[in-house]
Parts: sequence; C-alpha cells; structure tokens
Amino acid sequence: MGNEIVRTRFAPSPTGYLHVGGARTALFCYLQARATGGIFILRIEDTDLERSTPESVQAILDGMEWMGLDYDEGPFYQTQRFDRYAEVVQKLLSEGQAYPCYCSKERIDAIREEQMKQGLKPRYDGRCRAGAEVVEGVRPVIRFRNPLEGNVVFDDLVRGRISISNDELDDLVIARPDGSPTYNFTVVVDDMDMDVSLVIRGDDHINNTPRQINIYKALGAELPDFAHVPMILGDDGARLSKRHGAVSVLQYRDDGYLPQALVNYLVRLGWSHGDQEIFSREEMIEYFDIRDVNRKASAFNTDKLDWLNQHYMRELPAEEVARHLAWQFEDQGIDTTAGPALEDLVSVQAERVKTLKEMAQQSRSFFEDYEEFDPGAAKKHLRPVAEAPLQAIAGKLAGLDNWEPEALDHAVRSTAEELEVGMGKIAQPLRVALTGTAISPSIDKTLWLTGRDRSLARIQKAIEFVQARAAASA
RNA sequence: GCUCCCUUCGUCUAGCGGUCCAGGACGCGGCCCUCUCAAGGCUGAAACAGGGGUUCGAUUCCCCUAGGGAGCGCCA
Repeated sequence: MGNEIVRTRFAPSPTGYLHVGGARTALFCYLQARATGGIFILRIEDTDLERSTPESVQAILDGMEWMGLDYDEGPFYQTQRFDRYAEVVQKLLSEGQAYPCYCSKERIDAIREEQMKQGLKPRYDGRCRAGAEVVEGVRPVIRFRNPLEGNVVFDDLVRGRISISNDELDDLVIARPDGSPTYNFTVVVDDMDMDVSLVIRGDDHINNTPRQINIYKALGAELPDFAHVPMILGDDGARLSKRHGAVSVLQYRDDGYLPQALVNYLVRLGWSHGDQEIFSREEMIEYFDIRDVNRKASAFNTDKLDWLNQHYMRELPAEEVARHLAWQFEDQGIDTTAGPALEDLVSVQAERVKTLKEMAQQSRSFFEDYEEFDPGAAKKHLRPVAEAPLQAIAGKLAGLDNWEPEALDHAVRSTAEELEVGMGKIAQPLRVALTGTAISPSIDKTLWLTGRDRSLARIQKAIEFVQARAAASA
C-alpha cells in the first residue's frame, strides 16, 4: 500500500439477501478501513437488471446497519453510472484497446465446445481482433484487447504472489450489443474513479483479477492492492446454501441473535489474534489486519455462534439486550405491558437460553396465562402429595409483603423445612403451578417474575386441579 | 479438460526450524454442584493428508501424489 489513505469498498450485487459470506467480507473491508484511518465505501453492483431488486438493496442496507458497519461514502449505484462506462468504452475504442466483435453467439459456443473437446481452456479465438467484418443489421459487442504475451503478477495481501500467463486470458466482452457494460469492466472503472486503494473481496474473484489488472493498465490507472478472502462453507463443509438453514444476516437477527455475537463470530472465521475469542468493536479495529487473514475456507459452526450469543446476552448491558428482546416479543405477538421489566427478564433468562427468540418463548407465562398444564409435568408433579406443600407455600406467600427474590427464596426454603421435605417436593409442584411446565428459572426467580397476584392465583388453580384429580381417582 | 488456489483435533484456530510426545476455543465424555432446565467448577478423549527431499533438527522451507475449492459467460 502506498502512503495515501486506504480506501476500501464493499461491492455486493443486489440479487438476494446479504449472506454471511458477504457480511464477513463487508466486515473485513470496514475493519481494515477503520484500522488504518481510511475510508470505507459501499457500492451496489446492480448492472444485472434482470436479477437485481430493490428488496435486495434494502436487505443489504438493513444488514449493514444491523451489524453496525457504517460507511463513509455511498451507497453508489452502478446503474447510475452508465454514461461514464460508455465514455470509457469509447476511449478504449478510440485508442484501439478495444474493438467491436460481430461473432455470433452460436459461433462462440461452437468454438468453446470444440476447445473443451480438445482439452484446451475455452477462449475467444480473436477473429474480430484484427478488424471485424461489419455484419449488416447486427450490433456488435465490444471486446477488450488483452495483451498476447507476458504474465500478470500481483501480490495478494492474503494469498501471496499470484501469477498467470496472458495466453490464458482472452479478449473479454466489456459492452453488450445494447451498450450495457459487463462486470469485469465496471469494477475497474468504478474502483479507479472512486480511488479505491485496496480491493477486498471473495476469492471466487481471484481468477478475474489478472484480466482486471490488464484493463487498469490499458486505462493508465494506478493499481490497487488486492486481498481475496476465502469463502464460508456450511456446517457440513459444503458450499453454503439455503439448505443449511440461515444464511442471511437478517435471518440471524430474526432468529434471536445479537449483532455483537454474529460480528464476533464472523471476525474469528479466518482471522485470529492469538487465543482471544471475545472482541469488542474497538479491539477488532485495533488488532485487525487483512494480511493476517487465513487462506483456507472455513465452515460455519452454529454451536459456537450460540455460545457467543449467550455470552453477549449475559455481558451486554441488560437494557441493550432488552431492546432486542422487545422486538422478539412483538414478533411472537406477546404483549409485555403487564409483567416484569424486560431487563429483569434478561438478567435471569440470559444464561438459560441460546437466543433471544428462545428467551421470549420461554418467558410467555410471565405475561400471559397459560392454557393448561403440560400433561407430563402435571402428571408427575401435581399429584395428591403436592397438595400440602402447595397449601403451605400459598399461605406463606399470601402473607409476604416483600416480593423480592431473597424473601421468596426464604419463604420456599422455610416452608420445605417446616414440612420436613426436600426442596424438590415443593419447588417442582410450585413450578408447574406457576408456569404450566416443569422447566423454568430457579423457583424464587420464577415467583419474582410471575408477580404476586398471578402467582397466588395460579397456585390456587393448581391446588384445585390436584383436589379434582384426587376426587376423580377416589 | 485447462488455469489458479487450498490442506493442524469433529469445527474455528495458535504455531512463523529446536520452547510441540503440538496450545486455546466451541462441541463431546466423566465427576461435582443442584428445586427443573441451564449456568458454573474440575477433568478426559481428540489433529500436523501421504511420500520424498533441504537441514544437526521439520507442523514450520522445497517438490511430488492424493483430496478439496474456484474460475474458464454478452452473471456479478
């Protein structure tokens, strides 16, 4: 890299959601710019009019915002730069660095097939290179005049030196018959115009780089540095696809993951700083260097993401986690106006669940009455022997004026002692009474979160249930 | 087929010629704790793809083989 300021860019094409691979590339671009006091640019590569959609553009913007990847310039849209591309095509044409080609698709396909058959790499044979015969009524494509000899060599910041011979390359199409530009050409024009000094992108672009370098040279532009980052694979080591479940970053948001967790997970995929696992945004920026990124593709491991998510649910300020949790409740149609404070909920539930979605699901009974007891739980814990403990604790709780965890814990324990039974004999029936299920936070916290009125009413209901059951079997 | 690239525990990784009978993390097993589920504590199993070199000495450098990936579009 030169002495000037580093300028990176993330350049997705809006043909679907922002997937985790793209998100990590964006993160790396962002971190490298922030780490060096540089500029991070967002550019939307929407020249494929067929497949690009406004929804996808929005998904990319939303995903970036959710992850907190703010950019300094853009978003720029390639569809708004067609005049500029046309201008550069004309320049190359007038300099003889590009030429019109009238070869039919049929002919191109035929030679490709023939070359494959002969064990050769399929390439355009250069028929129109020396001067095309104009075919009436046919609008030509424009091809770039690639050098015939020599090698293209570049030092990739993550892959090291890469060298390819020019005779592996052919004269690529840079403009279609309707004048619309193609990818390998627009990237170069854009990166040149936007003064991008460091191109960070997926390693599926490695093979495109030499031909892009030739275009840079033809344009007399200064070459940027390149850093090709490996791709992300699914849990099973196969290429990431819908079949692996969540691949879109917004899906992770909807599934109850905190952005801090996803970002932390992603930054450690292909990059590390000693044995450190947890990184604050500041630490990432301080330690990150694109040169330290690994060359190998890595598999996405949801178990580790879950671990990080729980870590952040526990460590982040409860108010912040609560904000994300509120969204989950809303999404699940649970009204949280009558019930415990979400911060309190977070403080007790965070260590018990993997995601905010689970947290909301398992906290339903603190806000709404449950329909009926879980059959298995009721069968096991709401038996006749449970009546006495429930009556005892009901009486004790009714007289309690301090509805706080410490007092509640004392109430349950002292009741157990007075009845001379183990905690399980009283906590489990009580748990089923309060939540309808056999699973919940510790009994004092469950009482606390359920609240006084709701707790007392539910215990009564459970006592009636036990009595009815005893009567029925008698 | 051709070109380019990749290869340390199941997974993410540390390692940049001796400190490695290979370290950490997730996950997994066992024990403890325990009112359920978790969480937590302790503990255990688990890897340098294979073969040649170079070197006094290779996980680290070179070559080959095997396996894997990407590209070879008038897609990006």
